[in-house]
Amino acid sequence: MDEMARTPRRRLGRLQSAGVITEAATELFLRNGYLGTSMDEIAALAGVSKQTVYTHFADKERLFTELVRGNTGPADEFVEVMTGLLDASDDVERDLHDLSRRYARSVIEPRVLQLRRLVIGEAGRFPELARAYYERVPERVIASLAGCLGRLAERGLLRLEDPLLAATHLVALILWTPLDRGMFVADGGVPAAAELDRLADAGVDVFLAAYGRA
Amino acid sequence: MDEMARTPRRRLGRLQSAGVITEAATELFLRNGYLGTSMDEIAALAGVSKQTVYTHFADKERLFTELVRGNTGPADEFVEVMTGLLDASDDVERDLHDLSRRYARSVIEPRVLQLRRLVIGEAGRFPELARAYYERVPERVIASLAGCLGRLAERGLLRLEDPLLAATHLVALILWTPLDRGMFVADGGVPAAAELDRLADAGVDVFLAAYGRA
Amino acid sequence: MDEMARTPRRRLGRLQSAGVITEAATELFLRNGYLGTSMDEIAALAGVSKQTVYTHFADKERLFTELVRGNTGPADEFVEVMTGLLDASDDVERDLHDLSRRYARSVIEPRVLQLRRLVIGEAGRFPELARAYYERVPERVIASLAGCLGRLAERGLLRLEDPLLAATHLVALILWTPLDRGMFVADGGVPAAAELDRLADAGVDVFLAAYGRA
Amino acid sequence: MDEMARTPRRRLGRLQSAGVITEAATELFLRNGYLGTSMDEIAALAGVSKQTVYTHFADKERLFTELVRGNTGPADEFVEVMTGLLDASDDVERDLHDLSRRYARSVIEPRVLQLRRLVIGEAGRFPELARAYYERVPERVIASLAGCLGRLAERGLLRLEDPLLAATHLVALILWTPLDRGMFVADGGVPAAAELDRLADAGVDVFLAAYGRA
DNA sequence: CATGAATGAGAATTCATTCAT
DNA sequence: TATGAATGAATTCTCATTCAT
Repeated sequence: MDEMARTPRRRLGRLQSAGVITEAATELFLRNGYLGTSMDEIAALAGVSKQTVYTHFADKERLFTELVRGNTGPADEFVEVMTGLLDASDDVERDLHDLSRRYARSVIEPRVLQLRRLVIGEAGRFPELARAYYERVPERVIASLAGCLGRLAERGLLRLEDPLLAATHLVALILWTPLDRGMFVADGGVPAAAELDRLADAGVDVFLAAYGRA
Repeated sequence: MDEMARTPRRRLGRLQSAGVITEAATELFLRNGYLGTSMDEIAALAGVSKQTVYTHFADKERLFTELVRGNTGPADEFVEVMTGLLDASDDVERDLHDLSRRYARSVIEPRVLQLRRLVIGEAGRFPELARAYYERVPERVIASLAGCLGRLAERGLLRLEDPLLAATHLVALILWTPLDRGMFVADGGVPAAAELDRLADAGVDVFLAAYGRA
Repeated sequence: MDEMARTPRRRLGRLQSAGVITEAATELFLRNGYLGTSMDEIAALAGVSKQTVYTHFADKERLFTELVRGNTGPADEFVEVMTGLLDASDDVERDLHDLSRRYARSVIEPRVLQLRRLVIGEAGRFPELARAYYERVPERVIASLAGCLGRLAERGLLRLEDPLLAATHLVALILWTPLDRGMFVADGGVPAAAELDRLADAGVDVFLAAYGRA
Repeated sequence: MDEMARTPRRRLGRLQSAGVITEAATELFLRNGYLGTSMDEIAALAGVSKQTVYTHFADKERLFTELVRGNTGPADEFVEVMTGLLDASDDVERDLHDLSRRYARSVIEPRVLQLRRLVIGEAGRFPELARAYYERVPERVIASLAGCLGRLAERGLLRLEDPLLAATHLVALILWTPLDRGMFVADGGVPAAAELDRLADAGVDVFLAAYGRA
């Protein structure tokens, strides 16, 4: 970081600035929040002048919201993985365990947790942004999962009436502990992978007890 | 007009000032966050001079942390209610449903959600405070619930090996939906009581499917 | 939309740019003053890049002064009209009334008033420009008028010793009210033509009472 | 000015700050205009911190308008002098000459001219302020003068039908030259007193030729 | 000639905090 | 204890101008 800030402010290729600024701003917003981050700091970390920041982003709000909106990629990826895995499944128990472990791991990524904390913390200041994030990330994953579960039920591999409710339950059972800790214990470091797996497995077991074929 | 504005709250008793300041600061911090709230605003809303605020609270950080730490009351109350109810229970199914509905309601209280958002949002700036809140509120409720569930299991009313895990699952199943929405959709208004009950009931049903006696 | 916005004025001939910029700058300077107008705004309103503005005008000061100096045309025109009318006059009373009405009308033109306000307001920052404007517009009109009045006196149609003083008096009597209002009441709209005529006539009457032949 | 600025920033008596700030702001606004004056400069010249300026004046606009509105004193004084002189007059010619000379002198005061230039220059940005100034200063003097002239006419000492028009004519005849020059030639220095008297006298002569008893 | 991206200095305003009464 | 006035540092954002293409 110091290195970047120290980079002598020489002209970058014209289109590179936007990328550098985005990176710097993302890092700082995630670490210090919206109000805790100044445009000066962003410019300094990006190694550009303040005005260059304003050339690319009309104002701080715009920079912030564009940034948050541009960071929902991981959810998209996970939805694809999930759909591919479950829709082709012929061993639900095995694949739900597999998926759950992956899901837990992807959600406790520091960046993901930081972003979640950031959006929640700024929900009062940016209500629409928070709502958009909610719809585009957690709600969307659950909706997709509900689709998968519904199709599994149609194939007789699960027993459930309300797929959305079932999906919510599965997510809740898997994520509650690491996510709740991740929200409050910022510097907690990543929980051990083994512990994470154990929690995911236990969650899936409960889910199957309620929704499994048997 | 100036006179009128000055009339109320002129020279409060020494101890009353603290209360007025606390109220004002709580409201503003909950609404606008730590950095989004200025000592000027707090003093103005409290109707005292800025220096009076500093007389009672050494600085802004201290004011903030004292305030957050002093707002964990509802959790204490709920723990008592829960223990009273479950430890004396002879109809686990009925009482878990009852308790769950109450729990869901108590957690979606606007003030509780705002405080949670606030602490999460400031977890980077006040890591110890966030950890303290986490331990004193959600973790503590789950620990107490685990105790209750363990005792019920000893009485043969539930079937479980890891009470803490079971307690976590119950809480997750009950709260996930309203809490997640409550974090992101700040101005969403309170969900309908009926919907909340339905979700709590469904959660308990899943819990019982996994941990119930039968 | 972007395309459409870009379509017009793409690559103007070299000489056309200068005109577009001049128009834009004039409008903005007149409306918002020297410091209140930014080179960005000028470029934007002209539909050219900022650098193109700098290609045509070395800097903001130069642009401003060239612009003001280029806007003294109406005075030139009026001097011609005046000379033509008075030097050929054989009915001084009639022609002075006629001339005065025209003069009043030409001076209360919004653009003329705006320019006058602009130059006066920037007289501190651009003293030479203000002095040049003064000499080239009001002083010059009065000097020309003095010449006309002097020739009328030589022909025995007026009675006066100091033509410059007399010219000043005539102008003062005609213009004082609309010009003073015009300076301060920027958005006052144009006064009714009838009222303007009445004032001009009254001024000429006083002038003739003092300087008329009889 | 340098001396003032250099004064070590030590606490002044509490109520003195406002005065110092007002003085500094007046000087700078008069010299450099509204946009040409920064709050930093004002604070520096006043020898106080920038925030102290904001403690006394909510923002730059407020500071500016309060200042302009508080500078109409000279007009008030002159109205009194005028009324006292003319209402008690039994030698109109003598007293009008006397008054006119005084009037011309009071208006060509550098501060008065600077303020007039300032208000005119900012009429676009502060239309209400300019209108207020116009009504409170030039319009008011003319209205008062009209009253005086009307009373003189009632006493048979003048011959006029429209006192407001006559007052306007008198003012125009007296002030036109010095005021017009004063508007454009900022650094022109004060015209010689003798020249000023000559102009005032000549103006009164024309006025009397039109409105005198004879 | 015209452009888009970049710059450094400086604008108004607000902040947490302290001092004298 | 409570106050009003004061502070210095920091905030977001804008300006006139220049450089590389």
